[in-house]
Amino acid sequence: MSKQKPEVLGRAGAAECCPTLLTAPLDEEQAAELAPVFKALGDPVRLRLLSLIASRQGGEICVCELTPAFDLSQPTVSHHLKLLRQAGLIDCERRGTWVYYWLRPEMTDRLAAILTRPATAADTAS
Amino acid sequence: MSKQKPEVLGRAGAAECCPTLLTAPLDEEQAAELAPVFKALGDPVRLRLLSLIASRQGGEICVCELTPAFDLSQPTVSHHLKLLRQAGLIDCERRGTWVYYWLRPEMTDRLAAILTRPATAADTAS
DNA sequence: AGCTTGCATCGAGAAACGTCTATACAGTCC
DNA sequence: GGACTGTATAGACGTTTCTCGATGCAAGCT
Repeated sequence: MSKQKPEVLGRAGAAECCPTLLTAPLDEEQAAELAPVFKALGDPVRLRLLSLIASRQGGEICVCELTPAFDLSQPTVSHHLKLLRQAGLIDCERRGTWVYYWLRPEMTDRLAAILTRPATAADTAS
Repeated sequence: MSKQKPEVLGRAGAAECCPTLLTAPLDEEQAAELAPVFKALGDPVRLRLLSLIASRQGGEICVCELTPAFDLSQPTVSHHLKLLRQAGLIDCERRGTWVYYWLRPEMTDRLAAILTRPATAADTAS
């Protein structure tokens, strides 16, 4: 008799499908899907890029603002942006001469949910 | 009594000290410190390992249970465990013949906090 | 002591990654 | 149209990563 919980996916709404890394073993498929996203975050340059993009809560930031923020060549920054985009963490749009990037919060929300464990396990119990 | 105490530094509290990737630009030092942790998560094998370890809420799991769960050689699994440990995500202890690993929730909590944004951005705005 | 088992470390080879320069493409302005 | 600016792609090269087999070390057993 397993204690069924009605709808414990409280704040972890995004996690409905993927009960969090921390509570149940991840199957191979989920791991294969998730790993590239974490890998995209596994580089200091990309972390800073994402951070620069995301903290623009207004929404978007122009590449022309991002590139000079790093001691790297323009193609290198462009490459990192591409990886972040392929990971589903950001998206972009060309608008005239410039290209603007913005965060895709669905993905960061999902990661956060996956890394969040039922805070107080005692809370859901009883 | 389902009401939480105010000092629930579960996910919100932790986010206060480390302003989260998503609200303020990360400086180089923070990025350099954080990236290796995400990098450690950026591999499907390590994600599954961490998941296997973490879902043992009781606490620990023996390496002898982890190794056969993968289609990999024993040294390879050992290598991945080492990386997870170096990232601060898990810790281990030898007990007689066997070695046991367990999760370090401080680290996953920290990552979750960093990826969690102030839910309602309008809320923090005055 | 010597054997056996569980796990870590070593060294090597193939693949992936981060960075660069050179170049191509998309728009704008004259 | 032609020149110029902003961004992406291509190709190259050194470094890191993932995996393996071989080996080493620690602990228990006979």
